[in-house]
Amino acid sequence: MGAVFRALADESRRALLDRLFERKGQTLGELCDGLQMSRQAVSKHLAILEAANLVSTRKEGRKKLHFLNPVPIHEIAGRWVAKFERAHLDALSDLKARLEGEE
Amino acid sequence: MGAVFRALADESRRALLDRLFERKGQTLGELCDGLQMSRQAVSKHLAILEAANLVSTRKEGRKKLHFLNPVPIHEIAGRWVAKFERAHLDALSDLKARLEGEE
DNA sequence: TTGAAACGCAACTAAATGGTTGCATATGTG
DNA sequence: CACATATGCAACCATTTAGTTGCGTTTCAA
Repeated sequence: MGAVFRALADESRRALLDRLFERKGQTLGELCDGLQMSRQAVSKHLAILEAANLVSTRKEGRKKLHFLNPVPIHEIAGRWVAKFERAHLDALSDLKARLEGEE
Repeated sequence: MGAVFRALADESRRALLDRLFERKGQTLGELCDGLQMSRQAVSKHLAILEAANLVSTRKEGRKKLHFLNPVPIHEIAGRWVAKFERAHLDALSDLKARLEGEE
């Protein structure tokens, strides 16, 4: 479990998760595009995310496809947000989103 | 937002959140009890949690009371867990908890 | 089979982090 | 007031971490 939090601690890794949330099944090379870091740096970050089970992978030929796994993130909320608070906070988020014209 | 993830990255700080989740309004001294760290170390951790808005405080005389704020934690889930997945994962968590005899 | 594309492994460096010790400040209490 | 209680601030040290560079391996394609 500690690996999950450590993995989420880095901005670059959170950006990678954002990318995978938007489009699943990307390769290392695709995930590098537009980033400042070297390919090796991105590869290390993905390895950390994979070790934390936040990203799962599948090999296809010489390509390695990456997928976001939402389960560990979902479990974080369950740890410190009381069940009765959950619905309340959801309602607040929805209201906020609607006021901001999102969705 | 980065402060929240950085704050959650440390095991000691997560333990402090656990304590505050169990009993709200504890002082620095109370939060130190039973831990190996020095008081100053705990104080630093609480400052980081407070800066991340994960803990809010209130001064009462020479005492400083600490409270867990669930909002930032709740927002994390919203970032990478799609809305339609939410209900599904909640159901899985509930099932798992019931099978383990919790609650 | 030669070369390019996609990725993995290892050593190194600079910066951030967690923890300690020592001292200072404010607030109650006899 | 004198003293203990509760907390804050600052310097310092050991470890971890993010990033780089360099080289090796596997897969595909002409």
